[in-house]
Amino acid sequence: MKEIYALLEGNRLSRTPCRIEILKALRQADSALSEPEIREKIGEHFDRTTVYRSLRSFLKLDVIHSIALDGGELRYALSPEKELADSSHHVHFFCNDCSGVFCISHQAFETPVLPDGFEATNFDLLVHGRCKNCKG
Amino acid sequence: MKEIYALLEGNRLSRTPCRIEILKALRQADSALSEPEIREKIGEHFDRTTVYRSLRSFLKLDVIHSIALDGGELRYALSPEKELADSSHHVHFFCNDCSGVFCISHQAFETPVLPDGFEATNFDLLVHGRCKNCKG
DNA sequence: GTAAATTTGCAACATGGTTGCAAAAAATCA
DNA sequence: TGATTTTTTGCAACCATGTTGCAAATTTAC
Repeated sequence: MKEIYALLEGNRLSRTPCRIEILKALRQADSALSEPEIREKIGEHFDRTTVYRSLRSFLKLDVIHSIALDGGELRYALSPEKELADSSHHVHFFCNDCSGVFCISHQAFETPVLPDGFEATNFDLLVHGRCKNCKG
Repeated sequence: MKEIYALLEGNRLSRTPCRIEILKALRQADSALSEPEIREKIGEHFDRTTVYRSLRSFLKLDVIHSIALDGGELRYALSPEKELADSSHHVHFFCNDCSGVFCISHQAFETPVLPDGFEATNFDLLVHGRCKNCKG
């Protein structure tokens, strides 16, 4: 609870029930959540609009980040602590069995060679496969 | 034109005006197109629904592929010829200036090491930066 | 050229996300 | 603490992308 207040305070966001609940939900989840999943977890008594607005604020301040899946579906997850991760290389894992999305932010990878003239700033890698839980 | 007929025939898809126009549009484009962009290029006289259904058929048969951008927006592009590309490693480039999306399918890259228990099947890399045309 | 199979257009719907605005709740400050 | 300012909320309405059901039109196969 303390950490969540700190997150909000550190980003100069007022401490509202909806925001607190969203951050709690994302922290408890072991995988990235869609907006409907978030709303389900925090109870239905918050308006869709409010949730989206909260997410947008979080995204802008990089408190959370979103992952776009193949069909365009978005999942949201807490951003890794700024010091721990390389901000230009993001790795996410999508499990074909359970559809879970896991952040593998601490894993660097070799950057590919690009054709002449292309200038890269950052790299988002989405790995598909089977996760720990589903492999059996 | 011959190639487009061959593409359709090779995938046992009937030769309809809408499908032909979509494939022509995608072949002419130097970057991946959104559905609205496609519809704009092929003229407005095709129904939205029809375009989406054509795209779905193409996707299922891997005639085209889609790329999900950060916000969840989808772009569509012709798939590289099956022989030329490594089907488990896809690289796309998103230009922060012009918002163009370019397929860099021929560029392999080092696959990252994953945490214990994760089993990868394929890798989709989205590189952000500035493209050839926008770099000045 | 005709019959069967496929595709089209339309209308209606679903989902994810945004906007405007008045009411409510936080933060600020005395 | 209470009054004031600022921010956030809920609601209704809206937008965009994509899908479904069904009858009419087009392709294909014979």
